[in-house]
Amino acid sequence: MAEDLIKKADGTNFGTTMAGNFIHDIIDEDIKNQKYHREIRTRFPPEPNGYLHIGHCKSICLNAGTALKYGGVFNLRYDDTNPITEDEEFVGNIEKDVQWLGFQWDNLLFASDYFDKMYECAEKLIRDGNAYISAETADEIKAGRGTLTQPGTNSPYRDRPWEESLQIFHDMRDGKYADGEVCLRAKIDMASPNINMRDPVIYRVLHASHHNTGDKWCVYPMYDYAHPIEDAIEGITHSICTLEFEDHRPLYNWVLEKLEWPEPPQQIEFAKLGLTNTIMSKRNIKRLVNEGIIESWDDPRLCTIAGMRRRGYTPEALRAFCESVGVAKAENKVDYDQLEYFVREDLKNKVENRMVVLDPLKVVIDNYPEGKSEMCTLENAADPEKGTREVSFSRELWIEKEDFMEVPAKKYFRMFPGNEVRLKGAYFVTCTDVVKDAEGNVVEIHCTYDPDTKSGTPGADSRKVKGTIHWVDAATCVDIPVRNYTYLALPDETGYNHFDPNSRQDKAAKAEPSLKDAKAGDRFQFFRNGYYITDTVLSKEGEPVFNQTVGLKSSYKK
RNA sequence: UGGGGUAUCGCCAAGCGGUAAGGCAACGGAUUCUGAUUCCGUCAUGCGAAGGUUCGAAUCCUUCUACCCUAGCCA
Repeated sequence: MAEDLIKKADGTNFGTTMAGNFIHDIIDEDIKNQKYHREIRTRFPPEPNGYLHIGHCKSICLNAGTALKYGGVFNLRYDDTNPITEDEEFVGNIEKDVQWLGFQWDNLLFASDYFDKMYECAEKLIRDGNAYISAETADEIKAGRGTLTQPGTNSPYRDRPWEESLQIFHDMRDGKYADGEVCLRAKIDMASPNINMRDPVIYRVLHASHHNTGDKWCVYPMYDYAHPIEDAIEGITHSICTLEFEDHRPLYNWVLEKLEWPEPPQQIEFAKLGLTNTIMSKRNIKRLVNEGIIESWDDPRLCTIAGMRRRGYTPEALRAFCESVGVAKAENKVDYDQLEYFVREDLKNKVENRMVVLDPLKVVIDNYPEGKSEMCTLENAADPEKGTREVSFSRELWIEKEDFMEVPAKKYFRMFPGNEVRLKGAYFVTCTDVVKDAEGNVVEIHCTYDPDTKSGTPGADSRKVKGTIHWVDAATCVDIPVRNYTYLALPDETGYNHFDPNSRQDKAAKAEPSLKDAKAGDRFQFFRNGYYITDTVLSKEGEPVFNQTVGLKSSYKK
């Protein structure tokens, strides 16, 4: 790995120390036994048929982190053996996401660049009597495969002379057959209890143009056959994949054994990441996009890398999260809270604070002179070293609706009639009166302030007050558009997950003037009761829209 | 139903025959110009179940049970 990345790895998370990494135990053992006469090599092999998500992030951390830990090599390889599902659009975005996450590959590769080699290997298999051309239909192959409990039956083409198979294989490549007319099958064992070993199809005829090889090929290798060869060509030592490929491992090994590949790579499986309250599978994300439920793959509610980037999550936070969840073989569903914790943890001292009133309620300070205005000093972040800023204060303000209760609940210590509270960075203020509309809703609050209690002045703390609330000066504040997303995703009647249609609400919030100049990608923490992750300025059309954090909870308990 | 996996606190997850790490969540308490942050503290006589071996078992043996994957010319 690159020198600078190793330096960066010092002190930050790059997947080198994932909890309970049993894979590293295997590698340690292999190194001890000198199993490989080359350095440790891993790869991340996405199929370019969608965007990367947090689950891929775990895999990248694992693979890249492993290479980093052992001073080995990490390849980014597109597993592009199926031209009909893949698209150029995804290729560039995958690279962008991997880099954004902070990883650098040693080699950027395409499985499709190995098509010639794969074809030659198939010829060898045929010549050695380990593969044959079948002219069965897909249905016939399916029928002959047997079931979970019943063995399959041999294909009528199983014992055809290898010369004949080879000739047809060449004719396949030369376009003399239509899709599905013939295929190449590995000759293994139709009675194997492992269905993957019942003469799997390893090459198919497919007249489709490929994003990389164009129209050069009309035969394409199947995953089970192609993948071990891809790994072997690159000298991968440890081919790390997810649990559902466990049953394919015997086939993976069979291919390399029949090809007589020296020091073949080994496949190791781990459990993919499960996360609560979100849609993770490509299939379902695709469905959300196709059905117009969300606008695109970078929708901030999604756990795609692009979506989370837009949401304001940082690479550091995502890496730290992935390290924290560990690597194991048990099915898992990690609490979304755990992800948010690492985001908060990373962001809390990185971003500046701003006062924003999301749900405004007017406050008039009756004993504050009309027309007067003064400046108050506030810190920019939890860390005072980050500097201060000035905000204006005057007779009329906005506060958060939930920071006032006409009839206070037990243990409520924000504003209510007769109660004195601190306005963050400004004065002590006491509610004296409430104005209601015809329906009895509180629409305005009247207060008096104590001129001797201004923050930062002597005596400002002469008496204690239990509540401090945020506010914004009505005279100078700006309206900002806020989009409130929640990550709520519940199973619907059909068994799919979907986003709650009510989960997105736009509102005009009142903010400090400084937020008027916010740009897309800027991150802030909004002063607020309860706790928060952070709030990001989203933008697609150049017009800033503030993202109200999901998972926002009020710590106030009744 | 065959084969392959997995079962340790609400959620992740260490542990690999010597008497249950850690993180998230939760709950106490201290500090606090936001009920956040920070800081202290609590949180499995128990490791899917039942037997057995052993001075000693989450770890070894036996038998169960539950869940996941698997019958694409997808990856």
